[in-house]
Amino acid sequence: MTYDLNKFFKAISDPNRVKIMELLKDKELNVSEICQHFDMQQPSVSHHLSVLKNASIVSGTKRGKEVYYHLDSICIVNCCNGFQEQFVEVEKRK
Amino acid sequence: MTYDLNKFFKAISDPNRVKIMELLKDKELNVSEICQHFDMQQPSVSHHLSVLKNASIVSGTKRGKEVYYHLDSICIVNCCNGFQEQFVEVEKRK
DNA sequence: CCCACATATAGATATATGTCTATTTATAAA
DNA sequence: TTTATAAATAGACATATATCTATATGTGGG
Repeated sequence: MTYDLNKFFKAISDPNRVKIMELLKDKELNVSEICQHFDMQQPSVSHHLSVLKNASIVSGTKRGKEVYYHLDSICIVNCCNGFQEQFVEVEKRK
Repeated sequence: MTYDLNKFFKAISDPNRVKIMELLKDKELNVSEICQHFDMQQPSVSHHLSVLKNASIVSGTKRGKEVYYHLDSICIVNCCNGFQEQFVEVEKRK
């Protein structure tokens, strides 16, 4: 799999999206559960989820009426490391 | 030093700014030299430089009439690693 | 089937961002 | 000290993005 770094960084440039990522850190959550942690309306949360999904940062699985989202940590690691490597030799990355 | 991750990611979310970073990878360049690699006008380049500078990604040194910019690779490493660490245990980061 | 609920989509609107031109500021050279 | 050059700043404008409300779509239970 190859990632679009620009999409990735645009996606994580929004604090609300980073907060969603934090919520999904160790557990799957459905949209309603995510909504409970925000003041935004549900469509706004869905919008952010679609941006994250489009950047391959999360993926959603439908189970019954709910869609459960989970974090793709491989994507995070690959994008962050891949970006660094463009600029910094591996030595310096400790 | 502590970095503002949101500022950092907003800064690197623009392809022109990433291109500036690539240009500065192994050498300092002044604003005019950077401009030569773009179709943008000089004030636009200055704007991007100020965004990068504000995120601590580059810094500028005035020498005579010119301002030479260079890349701060420590910032890049710290921000990329710091972000990952919020979501992924070090093990998985290989 | 119909209803209620979960989520996504559409469209409107405000704010943020990137680019431009014009101008200012700083410095070196004549 | 005037002039030319480098870079930054100001302000205008177009595009992108985040949010909202309203509505559509999908799914399970009566």
